[in-house]
Amino acid sequence: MKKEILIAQVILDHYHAKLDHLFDYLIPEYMQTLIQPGMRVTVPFGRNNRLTEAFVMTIKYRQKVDQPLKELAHISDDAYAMTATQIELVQWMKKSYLCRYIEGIRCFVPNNRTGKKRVLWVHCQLESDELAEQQMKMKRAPMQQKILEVLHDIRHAPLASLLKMTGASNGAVKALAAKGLITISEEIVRRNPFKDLLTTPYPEPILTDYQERAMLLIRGHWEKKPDTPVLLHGITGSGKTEIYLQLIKSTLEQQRDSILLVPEIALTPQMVQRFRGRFGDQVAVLHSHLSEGEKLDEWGRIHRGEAKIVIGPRSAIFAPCQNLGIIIIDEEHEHTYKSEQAPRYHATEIARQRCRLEKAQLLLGSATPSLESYHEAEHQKLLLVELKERAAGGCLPQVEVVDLRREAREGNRTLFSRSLIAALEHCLGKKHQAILLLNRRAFATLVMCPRCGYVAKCSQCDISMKWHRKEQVLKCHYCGQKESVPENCPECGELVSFQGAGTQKVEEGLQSLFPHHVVARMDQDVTRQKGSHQAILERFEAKKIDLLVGTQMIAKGLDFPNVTVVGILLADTSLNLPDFRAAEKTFQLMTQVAGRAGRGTQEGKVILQTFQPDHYAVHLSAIQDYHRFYHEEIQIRQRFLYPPFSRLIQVTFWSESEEAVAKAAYHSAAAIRFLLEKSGYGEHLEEVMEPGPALIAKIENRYRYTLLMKSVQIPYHIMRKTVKYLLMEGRDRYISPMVTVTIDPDPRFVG
DNA sequence: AGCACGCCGACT
DNA sequence: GTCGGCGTGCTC
Repeated sequence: MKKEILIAQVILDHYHAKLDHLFDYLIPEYMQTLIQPGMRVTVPFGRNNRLTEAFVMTIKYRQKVDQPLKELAHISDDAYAMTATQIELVQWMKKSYLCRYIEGIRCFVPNNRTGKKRVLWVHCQLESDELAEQQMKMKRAPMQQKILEVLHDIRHAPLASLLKMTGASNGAVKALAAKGLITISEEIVRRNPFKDLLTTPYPEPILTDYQERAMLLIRGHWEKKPDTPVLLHGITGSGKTEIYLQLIKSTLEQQRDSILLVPEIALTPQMVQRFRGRFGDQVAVLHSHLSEGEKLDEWGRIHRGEAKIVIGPRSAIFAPCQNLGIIIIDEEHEHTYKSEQAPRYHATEIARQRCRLEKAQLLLGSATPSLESYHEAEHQKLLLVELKERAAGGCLPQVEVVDLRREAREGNRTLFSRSLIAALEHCLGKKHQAILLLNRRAFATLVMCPRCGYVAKCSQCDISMKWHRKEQVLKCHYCGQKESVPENCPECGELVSFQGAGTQKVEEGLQSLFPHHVVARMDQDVTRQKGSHQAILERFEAKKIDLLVGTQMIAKGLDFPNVTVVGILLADTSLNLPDFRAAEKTFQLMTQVAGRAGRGTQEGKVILQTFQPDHYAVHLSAIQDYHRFYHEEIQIRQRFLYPPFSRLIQVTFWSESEEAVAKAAYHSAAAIRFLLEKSGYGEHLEEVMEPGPALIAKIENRYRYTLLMKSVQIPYHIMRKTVKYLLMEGRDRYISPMVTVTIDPDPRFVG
């Protein structure tokens, strides 16, 4: 019988379209018992046989090979191999997100270039007292003597601190080691991302009846249908976190791992604090703000099973748990779960795949579930569990809608309505705190001509410039370009005026209204430095701040019982964005911010200011009626065939040349239609929309065109395949090489 | 990506 | 005559 040949199919650790396929290598005899799919290897590559890192995807057997193959050079000795399910997920990601193999692999595999952190310890070798005394009396160099004396008392110390204590140099220690009087050992220490985190025990509370019932429902459901996910719809303050803690506790009891996703890094510390308070060092955290070393250490702890609970933002969905029991996604509706870079995955989708492959359970939690999820629950694809009462016993805050049109008619053109001022005065009088939301991104300080309507725009990005008062400049928030402020309108010469208000202006306005109280601001400008976000929250919690003004980032997760008033300065901003999810986003934001009020025993009040008090997203969020909102919105989605009644693919074309992008976009659209027609979908070509300039038509001097496809009758995978063909094999025929193309399957922002 | 091959201009 | 510019093409 002929001997079989073992071949490893590998993906090179290089980011290039031409290398995005499997390469075959012979597995040398001695490796055959060691090699496993998922391992990291080194292979000779190219004419020069340059050694290159690669990942083994599959191992195949052949009787003969048609072309001479090279052999694997060696197996990397790290323990960070991908598991079989991870390999399967990489393949699935490539297909679903049209990304490259290596982009998928890099989600799972840590950057190995950073070594481990080592600490040298010095140990005293003088054991018995007699010998020690004898040795001590010997004549010795003064420094070495001093080291011995110090070390004799404390027995051992880290080298660095020993040198500091004695003032000795490394040479003195080395000399003693050479004489055998001391030894030096190496300890690999874990870089601890929790060193600044104060952990206090977080005891188990008694569950409310609603929480108890929810737990029973969830457990009972998973006993019967372990592979159907659960959607936990709980109003703000209903104690969803406690449900997460309980579910993770039972997972832990079964010796299985848990992953808890939170919408953003800024929210991890407070979640981690609670979980570490309950579960201690079994909790690991994974996110991009950790240093490379910290990341690697946490990764290793999870991989080895030392940490069984992982908390983090979307990328934590790739945590190397070996025995996954549950994945929980908090605030499931948040758009931050969608990656905006390749691979453009959605964490919930990855979670579903992982749960399917690893036989784990999936729980989605939200106060305002995404339309897609709730629609699935309505069709029994998810089990809906509701928490309708606040855990602390308080009721939902009362929301007062203030009509800004009327306010203006009656002479108040500021962003502080009379109702809001009255509410704040009342609140501060009782020594309570208040939160004010202003979504600056959509409604910021801009320079405008009151006569001709001219607005200062960035010459590179087609975006209105934002006025920064402190620096006295205009800044573009997309490319960062600065310009001086014109005094007169460049179009008609009229004196310009400053329109709108940013958080900064609100902060100042508030301070002058309440000069004896402390006003603080939290937005991207203030929280850019690491840790400042946390610092502001700590000051707020310690009641050193009375009024907190901020952007969206103050809407999420904050749980301060002393906050009794929440002001939404302008609800309309997100409503007017040209995006089919604008109403949903507005509803979610309003509900969430409102939920910050009255979380303690005192009643909360919300002032919602708007120019459109009759819009359903505004008044339904004011009465906090999710179900009615869902039914209004789902009808609109159905009528216009938006998700969940369709799936979208958005292709964006970028180029310095406007002519080239436009051409590429129109040619691509035509090509896609042609290809679809050839595949027999000629009846439904209207599902490929007309391409056009993107909502932000120019960023950093690059023009953008978008092409949207709405899959209703044409199956999604056919559309995906067609787009993929266009960009791979057909690319040269339809798209100029000057144009960059990005494909976004299931985009979160359309435009 | 990285590297060799290849085909044209200015130099000891 | 050669040195070197970076356009083109290939890598199991």
